[in-house]
Amino acid sequence: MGMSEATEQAAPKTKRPTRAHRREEILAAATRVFGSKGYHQGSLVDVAAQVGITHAGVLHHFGSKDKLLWEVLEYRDRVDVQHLEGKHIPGGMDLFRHLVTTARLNADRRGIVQAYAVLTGESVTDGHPASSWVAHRFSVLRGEISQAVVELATERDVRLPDGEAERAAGSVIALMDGLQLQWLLDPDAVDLAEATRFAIESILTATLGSTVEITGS
Amino acid sequence: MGMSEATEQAAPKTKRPTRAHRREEILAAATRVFGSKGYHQGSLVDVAAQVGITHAGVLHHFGSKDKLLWEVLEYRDRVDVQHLEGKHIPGGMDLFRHLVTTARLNADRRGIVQAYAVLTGESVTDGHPASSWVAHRFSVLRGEISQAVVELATERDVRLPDGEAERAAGSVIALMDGLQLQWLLDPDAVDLAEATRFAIESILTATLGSTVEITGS
DNA sequence: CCACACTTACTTACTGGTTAGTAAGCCAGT
DNA sequence: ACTGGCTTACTAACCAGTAAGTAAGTGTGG
Repeated sequence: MGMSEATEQAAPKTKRPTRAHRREEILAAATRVFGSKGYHQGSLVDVAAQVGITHAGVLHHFGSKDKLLWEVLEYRDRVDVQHLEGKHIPGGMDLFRHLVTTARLNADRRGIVQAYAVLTGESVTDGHPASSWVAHRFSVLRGEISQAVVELATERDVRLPDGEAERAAGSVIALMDGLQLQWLLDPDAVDLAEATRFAIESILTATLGSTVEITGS
Repeated sequence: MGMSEATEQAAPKTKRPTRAHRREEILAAATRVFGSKGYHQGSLVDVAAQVGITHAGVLHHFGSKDKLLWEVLEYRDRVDVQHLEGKHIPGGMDLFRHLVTTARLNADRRGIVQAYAVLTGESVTDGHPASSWVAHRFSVLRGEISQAVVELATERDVRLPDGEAERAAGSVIALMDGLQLQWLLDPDAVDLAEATRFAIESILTATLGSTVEITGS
């Protein structure tokens, strides 16, 4: 086996970072900045300083602050599912296991949770550039989760009242977002993973009419 | 709201609005502005314009933008409980009835819900002036709600596992906050009152081990 | 193997805008 | 006459975005 496992351009000392690499650096920095200061309050100068360039350099790569935000949001999505081997969001009980696992991982990724919470909160302001992204994201998640609920109900021969799966899905999402908020403000008061597991189990148990347990993944 | 220049509380001789009245006007305006634009993005000029004065006039009354925010938060608390005759937060099942009632009322008070959501989200940014207020608020709410859970459990002779009441309380709060967010971004996708009732019932049912129904108030 | 053309990744400098906060003065009402 | 409520005028800071220039690469033809 060779000792060079790097897939990058090999031997020559890269004086200049590649475009792709630099963009990733900036995205990571922007995630930190928007997470810790918010979108409006976090400036391009802040972002640029973190990668050692000027704010005009950031604009060279991303065109505008709005576009940078968009890419940050997509970047978060990529990071969010990168621990899944299958790269595919699972269904049925596996989906809920995945949600709890994500919560457990998130407890060690404060920055990204904070960015998500801040941007989601900010997005309900008038004309915010992230609002449609967040709304769309909620909509997709509600669809996926409610389908998983239907799957579980079918498995257990439970007939759900009309709209019950959607209500449960919305509740699960709300739960996770709300718990993250409380955890961010007081990490000692809330055990993110445990609280998430408890709450999702509660929703599922009440919805399906029989005890549901989410076993460790 | 719209009590205009007819401000005679006892003495009808005042043409100029009283200090207290003017401050209330500004607080209401600030709630709207911070709600629709956020704290950082919402400016004193915006607030001042809504009451027909300049931003320096606002500073005359409140000293600084931070102090204005603090008073806005307290103002919200006052509005929030003003529909309670007893002015006292109830316990046991009445507490949960109150929460659902509040959700139903909130569906017609978008502005105040938005202000709360925006400020709560913003508050997790570093050094935000509202963060301690929000953290304290969460802490108080968790205490009140978990006590109500304990009361219900005692009523029904249910022995709760350690920390279960607190977990349930945190879940209920998370639920309400998260649902508000989804509702703000897409009011048609979520029925705020109905979803809140459903979700709280689910948590209580799962926690107490027997069906819980929250009847109309 | 090198020279020239071109591209990339920035920087510096600036524009036009917005911000919170301050200071001083005007004026109505008591 | 004096106080409280406000305005006008200003400051100093900060912002996103643009323009133009520069240095360091890359590709290509000879």
